[in-house]
Amino acid sequence: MVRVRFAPSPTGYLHVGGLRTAFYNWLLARREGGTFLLRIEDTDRTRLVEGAVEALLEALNWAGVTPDEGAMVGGPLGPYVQSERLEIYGEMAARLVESGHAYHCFCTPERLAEMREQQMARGESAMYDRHCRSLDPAECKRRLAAGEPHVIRMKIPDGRTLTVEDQIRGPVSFDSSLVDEQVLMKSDGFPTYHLAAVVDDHLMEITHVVRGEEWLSSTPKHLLLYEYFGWQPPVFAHVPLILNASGKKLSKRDGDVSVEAYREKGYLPEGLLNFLALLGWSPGDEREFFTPQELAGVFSLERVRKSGAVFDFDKLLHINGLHMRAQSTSRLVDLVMPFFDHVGWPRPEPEYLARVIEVMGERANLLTDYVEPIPYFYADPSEYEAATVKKRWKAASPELMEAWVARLEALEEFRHDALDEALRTLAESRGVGAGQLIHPTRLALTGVGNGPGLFEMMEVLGREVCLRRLRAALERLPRV
RNA sequence: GGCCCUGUAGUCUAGCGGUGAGGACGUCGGCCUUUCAAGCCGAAGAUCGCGGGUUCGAAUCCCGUCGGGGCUACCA
Repeated sequence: MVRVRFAPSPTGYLHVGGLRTAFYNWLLARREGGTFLLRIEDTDRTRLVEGAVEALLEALNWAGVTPDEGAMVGGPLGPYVQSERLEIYGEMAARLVESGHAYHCFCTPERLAEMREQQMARGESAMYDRHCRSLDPAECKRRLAAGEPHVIRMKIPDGRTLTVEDQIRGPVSFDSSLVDEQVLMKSDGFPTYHLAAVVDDHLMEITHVVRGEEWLSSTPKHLLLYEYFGWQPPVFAHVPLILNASGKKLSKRDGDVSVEAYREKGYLPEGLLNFLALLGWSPGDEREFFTPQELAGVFSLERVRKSGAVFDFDKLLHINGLHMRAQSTSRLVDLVMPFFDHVGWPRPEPEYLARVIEVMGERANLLTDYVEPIPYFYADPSEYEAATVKKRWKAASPELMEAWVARLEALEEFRHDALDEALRTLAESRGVGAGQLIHPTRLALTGVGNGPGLFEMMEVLGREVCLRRLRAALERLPRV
């Protein structure tokens, strides 16, 4: 039984890299019929952000990467929020002290800082000097009883080689004498990541730990902790980092990194997920379009790459467009509707929006492409693009448009095929190309020079709107 | 600095001793069309980081070297 987890710290939003990690875990659970669990790692109370857990879950739900068990959804091995598990960590830490694998440390931050400074000055790497490791037990007891601030540190044996059997990278070895004697319990009674994650992964019966590469170097500590507790460690897999354009770990400063930002820009969850999955993983053949369900069938850790991948916004947009074109009109209507609220435009009737979406055809890569870029479907144009006026509104245009208006008034059926025929007939009778009518009409109706097929668009707008806009343009556009 | 990971076109990648180094995004042409997209066709773009070796033959194996990244907290 596969049990995997996503264990973010609630810093306020879900990072796209976090979503990819969560997704890889989710895919593994789906593929194996296992369980995907969400655990909140909020052991740093200096970084608490109000509402962060809700935002995290909201983003996960939007993406469809929903936990089967965990924070907010519950389950048999909770609580799943670390700040609610303090007693457990306290007991576990005490256990390690008792068994001689950890010790109390009373060193002050000042002493630690000074020690580090000296080590650096000597060109050594900064590591705890084990000062309190050999403290007299009686003295330790006395200082504890006196309520002196302290932490609990783990002991690291000398001269051992600790090897992580990473599913993606193969065996990775570390020399134990280079591993620092990490703090396990902070002086405020909260555990550090290392203790909490190991304890929880064991207690929550996690079988595979799939996390970002930034954790690879602390894995030897985790391995040691499993050993001290006498527990079986899970399988580890460290996925490569997502990089910015300059090759560094993608962060806030590089633009949009929150899942919420992509949602607001009009990306589809399956588009984002498809793109993210391909960032570091490939199926081995040349397919690139996948729904989340399809990915669950083919994803494997063995095919995850080892090196970091640069986040390519252009490719994300392209893949999202692929998914846009795979959606039904009715689903698009539901998904697009909220975006009218975002820009403060009144919502159109669902039937009308459906027709707009159909007329737009393959022209949208984002949900928002059905809103902001095509205001003319929802309101008369307030101005006319200067370059297009210059290019398409010729000296003969007003007179041609007047004839066209007259023809439209008389047209029995305001349908695209009839409109098409009427326009071409008129053009022919005037001895001009159809473009002489088409382009000025588009300009008059939309204020811009491009867009969906003119006749289909006119049918959607309807006779009344078309005539009104044509007449307005005749008044507002130049007559030479 | 130390430890660890990593290195195929601008970007994402396939490759796993014998290929014209394949695909995708982007770029540039063409077709289609009333425009813009989409689609289709085509082009440019990679001394497979570099240097040695092993081999009849190396992107693929070995050694070295350089570059990039991560970690190095009472943060995760």
